Amino acid sequence: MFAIGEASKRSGVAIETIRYYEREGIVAKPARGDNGRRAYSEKEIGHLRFIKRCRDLGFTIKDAQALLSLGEQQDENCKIAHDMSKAHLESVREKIESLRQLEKALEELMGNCESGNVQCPLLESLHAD
Amino acid sequence: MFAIGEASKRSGVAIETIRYYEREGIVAKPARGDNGRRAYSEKEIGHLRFIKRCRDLGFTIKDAQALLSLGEQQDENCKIAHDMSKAHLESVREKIESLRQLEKALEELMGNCESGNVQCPLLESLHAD
DNA sequence: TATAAATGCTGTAGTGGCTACAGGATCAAG
DNA sequence: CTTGATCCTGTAGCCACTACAGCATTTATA
Repeated sequence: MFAIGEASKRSGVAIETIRYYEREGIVAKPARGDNGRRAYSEKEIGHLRFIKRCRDLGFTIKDAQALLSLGEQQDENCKIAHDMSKAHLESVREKIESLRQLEKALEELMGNCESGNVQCPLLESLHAD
Repeated sequence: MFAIGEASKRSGVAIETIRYYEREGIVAKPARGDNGRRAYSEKEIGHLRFIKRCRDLGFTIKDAQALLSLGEQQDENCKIAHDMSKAHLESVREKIESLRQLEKALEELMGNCESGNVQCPLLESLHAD
């Protein structure tokens, strides 16, 4: 069994975040030692790591929980996980696309902006009717 | 002068958001009619629209306020606005890049996942040590 | 003119996913 | 035996809204 600091190191999840996950019921409450301190099993640390990976991939906490609850086995669950990932991938692609448009808009805004102008075309166009 | 609903329509900022901006001191308090209702001038609506545009471009509220306070004139301010936009553009590009990596990681995760497996490789790799 | 629907008001709480304390208790190392 | 590291609970803050509740007033329709 491991103290919360060790669990944090091994899972990559910050200590405060681990306690937050517990408070919110995102992970199960760990056992407590005689001193009242949290004691984590390998398995529980594995769950934290799992959540961390999902979060790093941009899944919501809710999705991460759902994926975790699918366990590691079974065809059916594999399909569900695949579908969730696919949906998520699509939303990632949408985000990329909208950021690309943002990039383009910013580039255009800045392109007009040559020093030596009395009026700033960038600010002007933000102000336009 | 325009009621808040009209100001919302003309600026594109939701009514609740306009009141929120006022509460937070992001925009100045508008005049009030005899009935106690907010009354917006064209100029105030212009400010709301300005903030809206900045937000749509992904600037923070803080940045939007800074840009707004630069006014429309002067070389120096143009340079400041340009620099802020440049910094913001860089952060947009960073976001795009990290989403691209995410996309790639998700694609790889899903690529391994062929139906017919007893174990789901997607879930398995999320669970891996 | 009576009524119904729209619009406005204030105030408060919730969202997601943390992060950052304060103020204390306990533990491990030298 | 002291120092510093780690742990505990509880609460508040972050960002930028969004969503009510519960009421007052205004505008449109019958």
